[in-house]
Amino acid sequence: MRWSDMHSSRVRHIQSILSQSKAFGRLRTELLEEIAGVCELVSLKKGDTLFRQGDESVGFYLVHQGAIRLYKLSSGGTQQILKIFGDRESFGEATVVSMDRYPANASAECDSSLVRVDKNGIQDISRSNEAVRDCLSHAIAQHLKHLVAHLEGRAFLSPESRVARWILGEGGKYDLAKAWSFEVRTPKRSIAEELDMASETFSRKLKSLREKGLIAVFKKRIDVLDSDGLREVARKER
Amino acid sequence: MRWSDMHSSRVRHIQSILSQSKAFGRLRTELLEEIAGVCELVSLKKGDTLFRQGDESVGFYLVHQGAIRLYKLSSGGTQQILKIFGDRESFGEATVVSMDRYPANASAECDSSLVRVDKNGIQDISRSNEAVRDCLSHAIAQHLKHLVAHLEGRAFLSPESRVARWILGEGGKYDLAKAWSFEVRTPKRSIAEELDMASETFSRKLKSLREKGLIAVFKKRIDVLDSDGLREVARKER
DNA sequence: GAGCTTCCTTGATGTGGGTCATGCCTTGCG
DNA sequence: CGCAAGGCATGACCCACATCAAGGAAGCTC
Repeated sequence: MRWSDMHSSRVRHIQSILSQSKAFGRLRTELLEEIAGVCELVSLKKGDTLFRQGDESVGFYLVHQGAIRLYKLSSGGTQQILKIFGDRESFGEATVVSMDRYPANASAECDSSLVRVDKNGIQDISRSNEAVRDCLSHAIAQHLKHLVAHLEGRAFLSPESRVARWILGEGGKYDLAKAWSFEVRTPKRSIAEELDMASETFSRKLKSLREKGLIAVFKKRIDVLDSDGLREVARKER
Repeated sequence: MRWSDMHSSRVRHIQSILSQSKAFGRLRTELLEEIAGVCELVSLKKGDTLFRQGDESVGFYLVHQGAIRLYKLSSGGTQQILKIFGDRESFGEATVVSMDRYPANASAECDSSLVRVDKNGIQDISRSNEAVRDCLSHAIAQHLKHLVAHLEGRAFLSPESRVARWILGEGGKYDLAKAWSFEVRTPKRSIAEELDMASETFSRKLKSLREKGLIAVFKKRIDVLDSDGLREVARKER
């Protein structure tokens, strides 16, 4: 296989990933191809660090498959999760548009494959192309909105509501049904972390939901018995 | 006085306000004049609402004099302050660049005068001018950073550290000196809210800093006596 | 200047959830 | 099979902060 073939197949592959992206999927094919030209594929093993807060930006990232945890670390070592990005989501756009350093840490929750969009490359493209700029701006605005919502959740909702919300979100796909069940794949302690409470508290809140007859828990399986009641709890403020 | 005179004096006035802005002050004079052409002056009495979450965006705002509270309201009525913007700061840029609705409420902490930069007007200007776009992007990125820092502060720092940080930030301009003083213009209760604690707690933390000899408080004036000691406290985690 | 209102401070009290400690159950390994 | 290690649940405790309540200082109006 000649180099140009390899090259073009690589570009085509990246282009197809880009085309599925939530933020950039709607761009014209030629544009996607142009962007694909300034991209690289990145593979991470579970636990690998993609970048650290303070690192100089080399571009932004698009999750192809996997999950990336974006989080801040205090000097004492405690971490605060900003968001876990899943398939087709992108992050770090703000660093190509105005910051020069990543403001948080990013690491892989599980084996993941990403596309890195080169900072200088995308800057050049966006300079001359309004549609690309709009996509970047829109993505950044989404991140702003998410952060506000995150803050809101912490401020307004009790731990129990947050747990209820998490359960509802976890089965969002089946939300037609009044009852369903699912299994958690990660250690419960990391779910607790994500919900910003001690793992003991998470345990106790599950218990209290159990005692209210809203859910049943058996090991890693959670059965939702009364999704309406759960929604009720999820609404409750602090 | 002819209309054109009035007009040009108004534009000159707005232009001079723009030129003092943190985000846009560095733009070339001709650009500022062009932007001033799509601006309006807005005066608010203390407590007046500028916009509500969900309102359609008519542009972004620059604080000339005063203070504007940006906050979310829960269905139960409790509010979560995102930030209080003071002189020379601007907010709402994201709504001209990508959102169409304001994501939060804004109201005046005290009598305030603002400049409204018209949404369509600035969009037209920014489309053809990269420097303006850069300013907008930079401003939005600043807001992102602020939100992350806000979240971080809540997660990592004790109330006392947050107060110490606030004091240090409030006098950031004089940070060469070991000691300085400043006056708070807004009610202390709203500062407490911004720092995400009850106003009583804010009082008590000021007291404890006073008792440590780090600051002195007289009415609305706060004297910083030992900025290094204050920095020490600001570092302390939960 | 009397009488409001608003803001701040300080004290008293209560409680949610963090922390520590224990023990069970599972899993893995020799 | 037995032992060690880790994840999870539950109990006991405690403390920082919110909440409630009261008083004082300053500013406003009439």
